[in-house]
Amino acid sequence: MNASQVKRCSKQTLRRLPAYHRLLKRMATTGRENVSCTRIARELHLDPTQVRKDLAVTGAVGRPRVGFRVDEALGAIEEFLGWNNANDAVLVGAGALGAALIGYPGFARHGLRILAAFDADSAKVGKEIRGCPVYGVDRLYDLVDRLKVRVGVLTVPAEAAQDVADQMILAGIEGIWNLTPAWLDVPESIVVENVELSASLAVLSSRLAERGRTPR
Amino acid sequence: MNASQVKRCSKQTLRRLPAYHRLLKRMATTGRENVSCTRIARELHLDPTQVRKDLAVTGAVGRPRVGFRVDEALGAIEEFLGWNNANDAVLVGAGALGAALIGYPGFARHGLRILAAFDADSAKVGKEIRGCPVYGVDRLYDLVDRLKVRVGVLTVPAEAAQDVADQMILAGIEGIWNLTPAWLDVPESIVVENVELSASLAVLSSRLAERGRTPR
DNA sequence: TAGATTGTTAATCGATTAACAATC
DNA sequence: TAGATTGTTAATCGATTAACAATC
Repeated sequence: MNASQVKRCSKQTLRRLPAYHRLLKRMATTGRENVSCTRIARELHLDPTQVRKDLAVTGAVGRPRVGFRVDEALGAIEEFLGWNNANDAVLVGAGALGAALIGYPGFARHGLRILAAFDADSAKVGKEIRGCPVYGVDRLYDLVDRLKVRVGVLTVPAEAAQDVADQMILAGIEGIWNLTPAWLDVPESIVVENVELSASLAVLSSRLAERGRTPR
Repeated sequence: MNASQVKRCSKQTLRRLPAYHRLLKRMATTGRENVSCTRIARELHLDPTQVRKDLAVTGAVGRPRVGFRVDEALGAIEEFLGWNNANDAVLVGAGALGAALIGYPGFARHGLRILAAFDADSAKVGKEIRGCPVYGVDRLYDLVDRLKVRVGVLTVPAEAAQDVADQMILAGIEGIWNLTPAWLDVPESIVVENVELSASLAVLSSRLAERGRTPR
């Protein structure tokens, strides 16, 4: 299975794969060589058939009675998720959230290499955030175009989100990881993935309210 | 409609409601008084019937031919999402991501008031992050119990996540907003909402790979 | 009035779960 | 061998979308 044979798979499957990877990684460190879907499902409170189908999309194959080789499954997931050949990215909005993302080493291992940051605040321009240079937003087009960057991380204030997204697209960005609460209007060819922290928070609040005020 | 009459509704609906709110808020500032689901759907690229059903769960009622009153719909969404009576919360893990969340004023308006932060790093303890005091993790039980805090925000390194979650639950936390990549093992009565940044990133990478390397 | 829009019931679609033969 | 597990096909479930009568 190589990167050009990417199968269409559901967003839900895509969301579970990193969890399998994390679990398998932990199992690998304990020296475990094989693992069944039954076992993975039990650990993560999922349905075994679902795990089996999810792993199937990555191209991993298991053996009856034995299960999957842990290292093979890990490799298949990494390959499928593109963790072996990271996308170069730029980040616009070097505020607190942007800085936190720049500093997170996990992304480099998970398919995202942030080459440069951009900010409208001239006080930040010219500085570095953990080794990552900060440029003025006016340099965005030039750098994205020159470095052939495909991914843009959007961590600006919500009001500026659409405008910056437009500039990213103009410069040649093909995928936007949108961490602002704004819903972006983009051409169909552009891939947008919204993180929506406030939506996630809404789910938590509602589930808590539903649960009610139980005695403690 | 009051907070005790919380209808069961799908996670997907819950995730769309903040987007409606944001759009309606923008419309309200332009002086618009009424809006149809058709219009909302067009703006957000959704199905009109879906918007209608989503709004229905909040208790908002519209009028044929006219649509919904913008202010009424806004109020209904806020009430339904519990944005009018914020949950008190504590945050554990005052690193870069934790600090970014503490500093984000939007959460206070969206049902989450972070009262205190906790960190294992003694260099941070005793300081303040944008007006929010940082305590040692050993003070967690005491403060959560005394202040009757229901929500815990988890922004510690993945390795510490399960341990800190256990401590939160012991102290009386009922809902955990988990921003670590770890999957938490918690009693059934505890509500966990996972943000899963790396899963979101996986979706973006995969969609890009699928899309292929198109000429630019 | 005519027609846009609501609220609701029915049809479709896709994801999850169950069932089961093949296999090591 | 016996039986746990795979891979796959069928059934179920829930969410989305379509259809349509009611209404202002």
